[in-house]
Amino acid sequence: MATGRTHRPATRSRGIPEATVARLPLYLRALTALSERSVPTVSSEELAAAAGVNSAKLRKDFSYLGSYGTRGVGYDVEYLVYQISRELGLTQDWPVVIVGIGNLGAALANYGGFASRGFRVAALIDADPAMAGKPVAGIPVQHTDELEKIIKDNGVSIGVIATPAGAAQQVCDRLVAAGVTSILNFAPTVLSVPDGVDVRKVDLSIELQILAFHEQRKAGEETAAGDGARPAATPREESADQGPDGDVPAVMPA
Amino acid sequence: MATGRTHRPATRSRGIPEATVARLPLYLRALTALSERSVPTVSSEELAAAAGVNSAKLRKDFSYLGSYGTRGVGYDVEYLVYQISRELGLTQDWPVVIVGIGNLGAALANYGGFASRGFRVAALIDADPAMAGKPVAGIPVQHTDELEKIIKDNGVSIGVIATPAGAAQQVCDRLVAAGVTSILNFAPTVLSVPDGVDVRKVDLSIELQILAFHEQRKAGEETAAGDGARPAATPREESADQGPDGDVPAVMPA
DNA sequence: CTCTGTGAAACCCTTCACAGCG
DNA sequence: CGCTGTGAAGGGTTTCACAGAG
Repeated sequence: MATGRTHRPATRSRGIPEATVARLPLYLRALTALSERSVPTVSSEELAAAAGVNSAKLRKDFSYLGSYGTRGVGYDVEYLVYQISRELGLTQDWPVVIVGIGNLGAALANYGGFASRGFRVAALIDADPAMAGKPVAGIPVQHTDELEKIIKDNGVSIGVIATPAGAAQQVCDRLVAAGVTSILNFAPTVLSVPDGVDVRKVDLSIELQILAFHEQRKAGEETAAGDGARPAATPREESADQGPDGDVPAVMPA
Repeated sequence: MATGRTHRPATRSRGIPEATVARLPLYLRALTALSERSVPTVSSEELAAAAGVNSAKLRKDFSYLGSYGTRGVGYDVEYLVYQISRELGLTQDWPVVIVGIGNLGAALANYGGFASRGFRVAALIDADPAMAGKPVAGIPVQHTDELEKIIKDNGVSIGVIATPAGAAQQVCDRLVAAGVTSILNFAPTVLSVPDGVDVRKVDLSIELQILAFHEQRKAGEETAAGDGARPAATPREESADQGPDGDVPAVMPA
């Protein structure tokens, strides 16, 4: 499903749009911050600003989850945190393995936001025998030979690939064969996976290239249009809507 | 879109859709691989498969760039590599600074794909005085105090933020004030920036949460529907199209 | 006859604007 | 009266399907 689609009414009656799913983590983060400051309720306007989207979008998104707000008041922070967590499946624990413990893999292993909120690094795996046994972020690295056993013993369904591009597809195949059905790929390659397996990719150089495209445009415009002072004298910034958000889903049905 | 918008016809007459821009780097990577294997031409079908999209989409994307193919034959690999590079602004060199040299920042500094293809790490910046002078990936780390000077001396317009969440907005403000107009944000926060500044974010925990959402669905469906064989009896799934692609742009105009 | 380039249809997502609950 | 929830309108993106260049 990834895409779900109109096939059968998909799971139950709620077909949450992918674009909405991609924003739920953003709302959750903003709500968690409010929760920590003991703020009891928020309006769609305030929460939207904190999450970097506009309020209409936020209300529409929440409408897919149900009617969790109170008209004239706003949303109960704690209640929403719970509802969104549940919707995202974060009320359960997801064991994750990271394959490829180079610079990036190690950084990921050390990343705090990882462990928090539902995810637990079950194992670190690397092909280099010299790495075996060495602890990274307090977890001993295991050799690739153990991959299948680790996946099965820990019931891992989510794998993170941080290997060089050349090894990614092979690692991916082994992960999938061992039972992993969701993969977060940091290697700069297109992975092919069977139906039913979701892949999301994070690609640094692609992001930079997209920025370069826009940067180039700006440079071109300067010459063409105005100029003079700073291009952007503007700062108005309406604040709100912004954010990098943008990502539309990407999980593909494979 | 993000940028541009209908304001003025935007730059020139070609308004390349954001979704297309986001895929150009993918095509470029696939083409580069073909180029290295000295493949002279490719059909839309082959190239699409290599990039993980479907051929109709690829042809439509290329149609925004112009008519670079030959009917009955396909596309000339070298020529396309050049055209896409130019369109993305990769024929020029983009100096980039990375701020926050922790685990992640160091991993980014060491990332090869970074240096290649148009980007050059002009400086590494960190707030920790103890880091100053220490070389990371062969580049000595400089203290945050130097930030403005570094940006100006090197003509940097693209900045990468890899600091803890708490420091990100402040670093962002300084980068922007110093002249940076494109930011790639790895810190888990929503940044606010003035008009004219593009921000893209890469957020690990968000990606994982999206995967968890789908993972949860799969688990639920198993119980509910069919079972037996493969859960997905469904999908039309035509194979091809795949890939993580998905990303819709995200650069917002601030 | 093959494979590109592209109108047109179909979809999905966002934005608008307001009915109506509290 | 404020703020949510939501039909309806408006864009943008993807897919279809085919005209037509080579």
